[in-house]
Amino acid sequence: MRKSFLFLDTVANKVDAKGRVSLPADYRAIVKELSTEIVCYRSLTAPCIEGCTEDLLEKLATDIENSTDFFSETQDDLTNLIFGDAKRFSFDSTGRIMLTEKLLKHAEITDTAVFVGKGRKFQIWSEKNWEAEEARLREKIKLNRPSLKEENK
Amino acid sequence: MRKSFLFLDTVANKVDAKGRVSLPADYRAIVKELSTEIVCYRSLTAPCIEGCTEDLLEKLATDIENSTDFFSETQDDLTNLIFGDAKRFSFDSTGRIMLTEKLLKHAEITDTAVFVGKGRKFQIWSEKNWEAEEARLREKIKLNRPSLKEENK
DNA sequence: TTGATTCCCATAAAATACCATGTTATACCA
DNA sequence: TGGTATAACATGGTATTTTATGGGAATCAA
Repeated sequence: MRKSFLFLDTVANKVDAKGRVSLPADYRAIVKELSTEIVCYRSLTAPCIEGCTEDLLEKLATDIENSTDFFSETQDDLTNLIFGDAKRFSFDSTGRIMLTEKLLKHAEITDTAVFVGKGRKFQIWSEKNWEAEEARLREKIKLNRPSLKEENK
Repeated sequence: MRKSFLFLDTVANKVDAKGRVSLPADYRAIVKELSTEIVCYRSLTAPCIEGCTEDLLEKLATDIENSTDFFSETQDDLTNLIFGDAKRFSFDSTGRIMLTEKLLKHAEITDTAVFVGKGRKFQIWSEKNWEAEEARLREKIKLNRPSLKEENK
């Protein structure tokens, strides 16, 4: 019986005054299986937080090490942006993590965090921004796949 | 379950009157795991200090030894510069190191040291210089997004 | 001595672990 | 199938630990 390690589904949880949020139970199960912590960083392309398990970053570090030489300028710039921004988060016995001001601000999250599964990674959005993003994505699909048009209003 | 040894996140700590700085707790945990000391040297390309564990320099030395690369002579020179400049730093029971005048001056650090994770290495910047560097990097990414696609998968 | 470096202690603030409760979802049984 | 008991979960509050950082005493070198 093979277990799956994909982050799925969309879940909205409350952020309390201290910045604590419950990681969805499904996500916790995956993280516990692969590691003990998650890593979060500001998305480079959208107003949201991205999260993954640490071994994904490990892999990235190894790839970068092997693909360019020690003195490469590109390697330097990339590693600064990615590893400089990423931070480990461990969850307590009730499954909560404490997001930082920097991350919350980038995602414009105040009182509710929306977790969106993306397979190996997941994203955390504000309710408002996720609503807009989902609409945008569905609109984009409609344009690319005319055959679906009739089904959607 | 294997622990990860990546330097992550960006942390600003104070440099006190005696020149002491706390190494971020996360970094300390990694260093303790791999060794007891860190190694610091002046960056060859930026006004900042670079730091890593000694085994990374070991790896660098080995890579140069085995290199048949056309540019290995240049790399050899660069390596000499690093090894000539590098110095070991151990931290006290409260986790502080004492950086040298030479390093602080090169990085233009006076009262605050900003630690920036780079995966296997980390950097130490002045607040002012890091602010400018981060802005430069994010601007560069905006203009040159394609090269990031692989990292973002 | 003086000046600098290391070690140790003190403290405030921040991060983390733990406990309690209401609610929702799940399992179980008639 | 419907209803109830049970377990899992999100969430609020509190206690404990960790961490950064300041200051002082001890050690050492010039």
